[in-house]
Amino acid sequence: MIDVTHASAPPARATDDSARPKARRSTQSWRPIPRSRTYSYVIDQVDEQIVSGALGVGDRLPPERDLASMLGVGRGAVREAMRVLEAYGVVRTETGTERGTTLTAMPSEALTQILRLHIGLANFPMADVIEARVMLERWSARLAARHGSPADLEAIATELRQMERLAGDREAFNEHDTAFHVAIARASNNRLVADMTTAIRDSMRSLVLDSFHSYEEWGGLSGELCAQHRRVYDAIAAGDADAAADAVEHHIRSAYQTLDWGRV
Amino acid sequence: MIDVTHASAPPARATDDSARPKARRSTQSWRPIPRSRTYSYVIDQVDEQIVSGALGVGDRLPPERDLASMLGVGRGAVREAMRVLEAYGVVRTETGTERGTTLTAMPSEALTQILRLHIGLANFPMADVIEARVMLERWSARLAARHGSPADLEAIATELRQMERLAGDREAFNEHDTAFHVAIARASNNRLVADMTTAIRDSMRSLVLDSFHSYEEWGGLSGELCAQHRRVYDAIAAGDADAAADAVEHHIRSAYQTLDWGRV
DNA sequence: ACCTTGACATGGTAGGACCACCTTAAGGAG
DNA sequence: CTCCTTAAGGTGGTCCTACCATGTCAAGGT
Repeated sequence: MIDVTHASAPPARATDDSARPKARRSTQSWRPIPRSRTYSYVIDQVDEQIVSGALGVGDRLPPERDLASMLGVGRGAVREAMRVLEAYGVVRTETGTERGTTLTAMPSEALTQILRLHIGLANFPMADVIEARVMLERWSARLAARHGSPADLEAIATELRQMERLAGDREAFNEHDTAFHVAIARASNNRLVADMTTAIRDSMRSLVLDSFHSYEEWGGLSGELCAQHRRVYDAIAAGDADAAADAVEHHIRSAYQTLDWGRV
Repeated sequence: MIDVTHASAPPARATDDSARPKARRSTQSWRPIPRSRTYSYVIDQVDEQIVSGALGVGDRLPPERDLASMLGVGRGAVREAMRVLEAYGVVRTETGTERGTTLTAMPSEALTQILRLHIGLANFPMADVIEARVMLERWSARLAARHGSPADLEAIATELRQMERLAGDREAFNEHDTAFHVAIARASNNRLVADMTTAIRDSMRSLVLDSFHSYEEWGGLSGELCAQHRRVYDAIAAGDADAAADAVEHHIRSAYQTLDWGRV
């Protein structure tokens, strides 16, 4: 009765023990059923290899077929695991040159995707997103003003200059606008905050661009935005954390009102 | 030469146009290869159905086989898309009762998973995580003090009482500790901030529990933690936003130092 | 009216068979 | 000997078929 068809002994699923990392069977209400599926078993194995140090960023995972036979699972399970790990920004799988699945560490891409999806699906009210952005960028600007290295400042300044130079091209402007905020986030010297900041700004990229395109008086808007950005940069360069935080908050809220995102 | 074997006209991949939502071929460095894979085509289709309003939270997607034949792709592609959407917290697929894949909106679960994975993989320095937590929870506490409804306050108070009552059980204590912070986040009335707060606190759950277990003088620690939590609650209940923010920051930093997470 | 039971639906999994693309090495042309 | 051409192999991408496990639901008997 117990799976006689397979002589090759499938993973056996560890008898439901240690299968799921989060047991949590305490006072909380019952978890539905954490029935491990095979692909999560594969994920756990890969995870273990990484945590144990056997695999590091940049290393290549074994080919899907090998991994499947090594773990005693089907290739489909391995592929599903790869898709999930890819969605989480843990691996990147490429075909063609440098083919194979390589370990990466790109949490910001994954965060961006999640936020973009859920914002698009209207699972987050836009007002909440704006508020979160204010929080994150205030913090980023504050840290950047305090800990930003000269190289960080230069990166921010470069984006600012590009923005001013390409003010005519809405799309290019938007790119450098995004890059400007991302540069500030990077200057904060806190990768998690930077990644979250990047994710939120990045997930609104297309929304911002749409607003840019549907805005009549582009010349005035872009000039005003440049001025606001410059005020932010000046405060950061001067090391004035409070002024930087206030300037960036004013910039975000002002843009929010001007572009009329209440309806989105 | 062009896929003669399939008379049934595979998705045709939209000639690489509009396949990927993020074109971004401006001044940024070249994207490696945005080669759409079939599963992302499936994701786009589902996404479109949701955005257009044809599908809403709680609805069931067609069975995998039907979806595959409707889209003219293989079942494997559909399954990979489902795994990714599941990883993003957009759908949940269950076997057994109420079987099928249903639309959900659980961004916080997805965020938690991502953060947990990348923290476990040491892609984020613990100091950065702590700093981000301080930022988020200061904000949450501030908003909770200002906008928290009586029901929100009661939820926070309940967790506080449970924590004090079950102080002997490290695991139960940790559960209610987590729930306490989550309740504050929910009281902030900002879903995105709440979800990020929840994700970070939740992703550290097992780390916190380990620290609890390896800490010798549990009695003193739990008492101190309860006192700190109570100060946070009192400030929120009193509507004193600044005091609440300071209290929660002091609590987090103090716990961080006491449990010696510098090494993690 | 109440079980029993079997058909059906649906996700989970394995395995096989291709394809497209790239790398590599073998082998012939100069 | 060098260089180009070409064949073989590796690897992910995709589809298909078959089967299993588990649940629903209706037909039928008790």
